[in-house]
Amino acid sequence: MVSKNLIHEGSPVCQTCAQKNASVFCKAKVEYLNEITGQKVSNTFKKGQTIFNEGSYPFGVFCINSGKVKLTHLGDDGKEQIIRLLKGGDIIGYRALLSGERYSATAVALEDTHICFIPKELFIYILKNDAALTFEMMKLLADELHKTELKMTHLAQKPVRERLAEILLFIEETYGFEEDGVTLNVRLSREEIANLVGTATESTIRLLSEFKRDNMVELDGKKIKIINQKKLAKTANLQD
Amino acid sequence: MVSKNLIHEGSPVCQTCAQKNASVFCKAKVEYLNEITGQKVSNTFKKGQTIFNEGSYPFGVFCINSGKVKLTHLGDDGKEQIIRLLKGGDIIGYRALLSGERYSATAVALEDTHICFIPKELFIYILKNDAALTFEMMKLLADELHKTELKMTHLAQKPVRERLAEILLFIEETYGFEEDGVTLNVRLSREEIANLVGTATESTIRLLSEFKRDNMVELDGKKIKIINQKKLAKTANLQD
DNA sequence: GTATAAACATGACAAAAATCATGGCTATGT
DNA sequence: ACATAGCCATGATTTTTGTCATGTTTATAC
Repeated sequence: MVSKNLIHEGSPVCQTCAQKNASVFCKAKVEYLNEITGQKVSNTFKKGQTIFNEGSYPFGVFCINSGKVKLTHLGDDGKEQIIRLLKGGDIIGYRALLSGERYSATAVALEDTHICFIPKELFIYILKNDAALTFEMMKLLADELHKTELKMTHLAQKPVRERLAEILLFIEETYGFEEDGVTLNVRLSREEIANLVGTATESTIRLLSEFKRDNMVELDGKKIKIINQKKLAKTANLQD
Repeated sequence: MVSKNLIHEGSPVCQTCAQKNASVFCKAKVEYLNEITGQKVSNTFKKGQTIFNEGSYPFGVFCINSGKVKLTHLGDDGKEQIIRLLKGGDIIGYRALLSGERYSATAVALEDTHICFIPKELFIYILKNDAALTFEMMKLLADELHKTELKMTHLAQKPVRERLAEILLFIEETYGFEEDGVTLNVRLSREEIANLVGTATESTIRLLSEFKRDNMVELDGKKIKIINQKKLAKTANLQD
């Protein structure tokens, strides 16, 4: 017997999707949700697998059902810059689709991830007919733009130490903690953290050690525990 | 006798606006254009005047008729970061309006600038009724997001020298040249250039002197001439 | 025109961060 | 269990960049 609650068996149904309330996408009218359920393709990506590649053409939009994804740019000298971290309920690949360009970023699964693919034609069709959803998409883009502008300013003005502290808090905000309430609920390599912060891997390692020495974090391999969030926030020197 | 071609006398008419083809805004349906023409308020901002301030509430959207505007963030330590440069045909203030937040940036006129103000209610009303315009807005946001993500990556990965060269080319792309075909068509202080590049003013001054020594630019007060664009592009080390 | 402030320029120095080098640790596959 | 590669860690060093100080030039206001 196949339970419809086991979302990983077969293709999830949008109307009963666990992410329904988290996703812009699933604020579409019921009729369109049905259409999406019918046409979408569900897929599993193993940790490390690429969902789409910078430079290739978008054929649709991806809606993350469960799992974690990083969106990265390849810098001119080949260094990776992580521009977004995503989770269940988030959609990816819409930016390029809307601009009518090739992907400007690469999406890679940070852990085993279930993703639904909605074909371009359907996506555009729904947008053209569902004003409320289009409005939500616009808001999403506006929010994303705002966040990116803030990151830009911080990259330009804040020292690496502050940026690292900020990124740790950002990871917490995005993925939260494990059951223990202190361990960040994601495994990132030091290099990946560096690529979020925009610095050299060694600098990240060194600063993490300092943060540990100053009792702000605890380190256990890729596990990072936030044990003094207040101090970390102060280190980040955030005003907003 | 008042000529309707003298756009600075009274309020310009959208349908005959010189920027009609440059602006997303003016791709709206004719009926809405008429509505905008009726309800908008036209204004002149002198060089240095603030159009709106970070932290205050948006009551509408601004459409630049002529002139130049900088959009800036105030960093946590009070340093200004220029996040966008705008010109005739561009609209500003839409980001906060769509997100339903206060302005996250300050807009200041870089020279005498004519701007039309479209009230929030009208703007939203039109968006809700003109799917094509909403789609254009979405595209605009998507493009802006892309540009900002690129800037972010470059800030994170490129040395100041490359970023300055890139910014000079960006200014050229945005505002073009004067009649002589080499002088950048905008007057920016060294500090403003530094705030675009994301570096200290002194570094900008020093590097500009180097660029001059290396025959890439000529400097005459705030006038900057690009005399070797190719070399400048090479210095910028651009791949995209 | 002259005073005054602002912007520009440059040198000296300090701080921050990247790079290079080396060694140990830890996963992964056989 | 063991080899191997990749990741983590740390020290030494260099490079880059920012800061401070000081003088000059250029606008701006009276």
